Amino acid sequence: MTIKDVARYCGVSVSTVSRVLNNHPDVSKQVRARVQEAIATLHYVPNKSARDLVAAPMNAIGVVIRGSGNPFFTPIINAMDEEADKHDCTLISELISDRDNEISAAAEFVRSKRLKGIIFLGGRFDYTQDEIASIGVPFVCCTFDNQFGDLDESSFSSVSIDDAAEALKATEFLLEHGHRKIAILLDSVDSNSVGALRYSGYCAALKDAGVPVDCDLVVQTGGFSMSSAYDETLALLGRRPDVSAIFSISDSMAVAAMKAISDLGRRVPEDVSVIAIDGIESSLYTVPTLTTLCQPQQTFGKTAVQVLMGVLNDGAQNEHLRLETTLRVGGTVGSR
Amino acid sequence: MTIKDVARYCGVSVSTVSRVLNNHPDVSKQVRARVQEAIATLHYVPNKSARDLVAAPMNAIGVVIRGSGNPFFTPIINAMDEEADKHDCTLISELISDRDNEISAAAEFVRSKRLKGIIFLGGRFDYTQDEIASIGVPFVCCTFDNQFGDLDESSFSSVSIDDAAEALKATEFLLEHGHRKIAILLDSVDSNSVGALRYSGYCAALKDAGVPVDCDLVVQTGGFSMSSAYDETLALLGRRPDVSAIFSISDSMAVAAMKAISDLGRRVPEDVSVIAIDGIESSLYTVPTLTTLCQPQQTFGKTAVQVLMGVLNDGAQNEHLRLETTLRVGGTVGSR
DNA sequence: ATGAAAGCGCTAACAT
DNA sequence: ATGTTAGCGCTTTCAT
Repeated sequence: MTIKDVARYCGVSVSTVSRVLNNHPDVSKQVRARVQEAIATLHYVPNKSARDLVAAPMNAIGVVIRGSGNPFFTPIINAMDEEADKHDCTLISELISDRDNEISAAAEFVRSKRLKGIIFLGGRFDYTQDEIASIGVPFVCCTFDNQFGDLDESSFSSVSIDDAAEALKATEFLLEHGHRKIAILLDSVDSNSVGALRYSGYCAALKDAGVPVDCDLVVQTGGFSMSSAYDETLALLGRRPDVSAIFSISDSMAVAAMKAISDLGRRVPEDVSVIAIDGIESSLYTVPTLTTLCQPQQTFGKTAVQVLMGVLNDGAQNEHLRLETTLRVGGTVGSR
Repeated sequence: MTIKDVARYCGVSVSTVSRVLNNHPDVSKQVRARVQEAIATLHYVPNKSARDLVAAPMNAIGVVIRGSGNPFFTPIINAMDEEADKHDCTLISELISDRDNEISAAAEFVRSKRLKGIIFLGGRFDYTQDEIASIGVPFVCCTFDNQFGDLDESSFSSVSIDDAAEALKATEFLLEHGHRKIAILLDSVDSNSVGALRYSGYCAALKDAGVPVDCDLVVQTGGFSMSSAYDETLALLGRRPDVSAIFSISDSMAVAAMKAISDLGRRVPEDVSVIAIDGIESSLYTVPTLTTLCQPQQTFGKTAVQVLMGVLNDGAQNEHLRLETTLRVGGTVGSR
């Protein structure tokens, strides 16, 4: 069932069918009606790939998302959608799995949809100048930057927080509340990723306070799953009952940690305090409410699009924006 | 930058380039190397739309997902991926937004990717025979069925739970624990959707127990958001302090309800009991653990693919499978 | 207002 | 082993 079949069916040319398909004006009322009826009865649906190939050079940008289920991304994506609309621009999203390479995914995406630009949501921090060359359009890293790669600053944009500085803030908050035995819950200290950055902030805060880093309190879960965060917190509290506070690099891991603390018969924050970074929706509903440094999720989405549109339409330079978090004081940090 | 450019660049024909692109054997070592080098230096990336158009008639099925951020879907999608692999079949996923029509999205999707079949994850319960005609390939509704539409049973498959029966079970569980003032937290009673189905099970259970349905205890939030569930629970407990238990039609709404209960200075389960249906990961980490009827998420994904493959490859009939939930006894239901 | 024809980028016969 | 050619389904000049 192609456009040809429809054309043949009602005895017109394919161009006529194409015209009614695309709402072009110069088609007689009768013919238009006839074609539309044919389309309906034949259940004809145009082939998007064929359309994309010919490509009305639309105004479209894409977002490549790694980790569909990540609740942290949801508000960001919504904000992107909204902002793209304001710029009369279509935002097309492409989901990739953990094993996919976001660079090649983006390159393919750009070609097949003729995208003007790309936003990455959840990507590596260590791209090389060589590998990004395949992308071919301006791009912006959203919620991360290229701290471990060799990318030229002027060759791309980013919108993110200063992970080390924010982790330092979080740790300082605990220190200010009198905590000294502060554990950190993270994926890995040498992941070339957010874990490493936030770990450095944690270390810096301790150092500033004259507290030595205790390896035993550095809990590496090997990922961001709640189950491993739970297990590792259980283990931590087992071997080190003296821990008085935990800094988790993500909200969801903090939620799992809180459960582990509770399951051991300890209380948050009376026995163990918890602080994190993220500000995902569900961390509002823990009891007590999670104290966390909220990342500006909507602003991330909005700004990422704005920066991209600036480069695309106004010939602006690439830029690297660092947004700040907002401390949300919940009830998970107590004083010592 | 197209395949032609690459061909011209290294003085070969496009077919030769195409051959190395697709790893065809009959290309000399030297030429292959030369082409690969050209591809690398030119940063050439094939156009997926063009490829899809010519279509190696691959073995691919698609899943149309409404609600990217839905944590309930994550394990289901992973299971689908795995199962598709086992059948030497590629699963391609397509995200759609709330305002999109999943039927037309699927129809387009099928055409452009030449899909053999489709799975719907999160769709309407009231399709008409006419509108599904455009899909053109076998499809299966995953986690829902067509209870409010007029679809012929033999024209599609479904894998779901019996929503009314499960809601009845949940409500009965509360009744068995001595509760009589049982509120229900749902999106809407007449949504032509899961809310309506589970509401009917709730009513049936009350009726069986001789407990009249109290309209005041039917809390309609107009959606599935945590924030409205929180607000409405606050309102409920304000106007009806005698409520002793809440049946929430989803885990995430239950989590929000628990927070509302706690914020009012009441305790779960001593003052108010909570039960739900879903079994999402995060409901394992509430304190106390949410008591809920866990839907068989992995089995949903796996079975949906199996059913589709059966229809596709083995000429099996369409079927409508009803899976059962598993009661997970957490700590949110107490006795009266 | 309508049709004919070229071509988007690619793959796959079919030559050679 | 490599090149030539005919489409895939569609949009879009350019005629008429």
